[in-house]
Amino acid sequence: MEEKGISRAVIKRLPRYYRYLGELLEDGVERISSGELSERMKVTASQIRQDLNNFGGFGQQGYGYNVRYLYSEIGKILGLDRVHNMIFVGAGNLGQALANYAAFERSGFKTVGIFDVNPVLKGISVRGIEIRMADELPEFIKEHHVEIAALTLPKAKAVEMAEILVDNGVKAIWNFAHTDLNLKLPKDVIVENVHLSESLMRLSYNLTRYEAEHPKNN
Amino acid sequence: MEEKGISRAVIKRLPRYYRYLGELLEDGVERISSGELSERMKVTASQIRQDLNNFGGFGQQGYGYNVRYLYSEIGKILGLDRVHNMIFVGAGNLGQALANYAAFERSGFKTVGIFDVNPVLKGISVRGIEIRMADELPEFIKEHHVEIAALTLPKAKAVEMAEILVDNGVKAIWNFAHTDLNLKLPKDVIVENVHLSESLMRLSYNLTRYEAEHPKNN
DNA sequence: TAGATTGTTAATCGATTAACAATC
DNA sequence: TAGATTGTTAATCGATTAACAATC
Repeated sequence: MEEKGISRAVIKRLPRYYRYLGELLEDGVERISSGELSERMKVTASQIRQDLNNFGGFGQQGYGYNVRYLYSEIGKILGLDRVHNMIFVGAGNLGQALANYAAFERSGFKTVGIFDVNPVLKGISVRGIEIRMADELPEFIKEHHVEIAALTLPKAKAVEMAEILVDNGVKAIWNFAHTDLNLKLPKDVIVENVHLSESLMRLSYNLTRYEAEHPKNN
Repeated sequence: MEEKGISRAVIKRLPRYYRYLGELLEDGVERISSGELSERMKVTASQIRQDLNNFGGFGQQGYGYNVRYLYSEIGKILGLDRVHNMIFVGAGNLGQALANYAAFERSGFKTVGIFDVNPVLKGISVRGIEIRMADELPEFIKEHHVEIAALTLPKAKAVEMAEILVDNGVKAIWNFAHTDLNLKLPKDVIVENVHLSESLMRLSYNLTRYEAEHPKNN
């Protein structure tokens, strides 16, 4: 288990490396040094080398990093080299919008189902996938080997739903509800919280500071 | 300028304090000590006291913190004590979904307009706000004192649009496009990146590590 | 007053950056 | 080989935690 105890800070940066490497690949760039990459990404070259060396030596002295190889290796580390079956639980605006967003599919996150409790939504088709009722979840999860559930529903229902999902075999929850699900589920359930409203509040904080420092005349 | 140089780590935690205090308020809790709050939030009491003291002494020795007062003070720090006019640029699935999501409104983020470049969408109404064409942006921003623009469009158009927005007076961008807008705009433009696909990749990383450590027989 | 709990200083821990020997 | 750039160790910086005097 070489990849043991990688710090959260490093993991948070990995997808960003992956994105930049993907763009370089598209641009036909074959190799890149930590120095060049550091300039593009506005991080230190030292940090890039430290981060990558948590997972092994992907570079070559005097040469740098092969873009295609590094991209592929980081993809493997992130688990993007295989397909993950995903469902959306909560087919309101956000759930439908995300289910409609085909780009996740390209990274291997395959939407196999969409669920809600509201009978009005039953049968409505989102990107060819019809909305099912929540009582079908237990059977569906097992049958379709669902690993990931995106929770796009109000917080009042979130914990209850999450427990059903986990009990039936879902391993990871992508949580959009305004609650810290990780504190309310068994520790071995993987929870990634999104919390859009908190993101908007941080923006608001910075905006408020900025306006305090740059007072307007009108 | 007492609130100078607060660390990013502290600012990131503020909205979470705000959320927990809001829940306590709903539950009718009048006062809370850093110790009790630390237990609920699973952070150290020391961190709570350190964080809050960046902004001033909100507590009282021997008593703790008054929930209503602290909630209100953190709200002010986050700039939630006034209304921010916001527009959505990009009226695809995500843009429409977020514009439809009324909860931001309650925190003072008022959606005053929705824009797109696709004429097919023109005039479609989202929560009573009709979608306008992007060429109306300059006039609209000035007329409606738009402070915040949510960018919910493909990255190919993001920088170009962002520049138009900023040139016409938008102060902050809530960026959902897969690009680091902060690196491509003047430094004084406030950019909050969301990057949902990176969030999903972090989930995938943790899922992959978990499965490597818990091999299945089937 | 005595007990509780803050505000704040000091100690520890972890993450970032710098430096450089190893090596392609 | 000489030059370039990594991998990695050591130094620095910042953030978190512990401790406790101040005070309600």
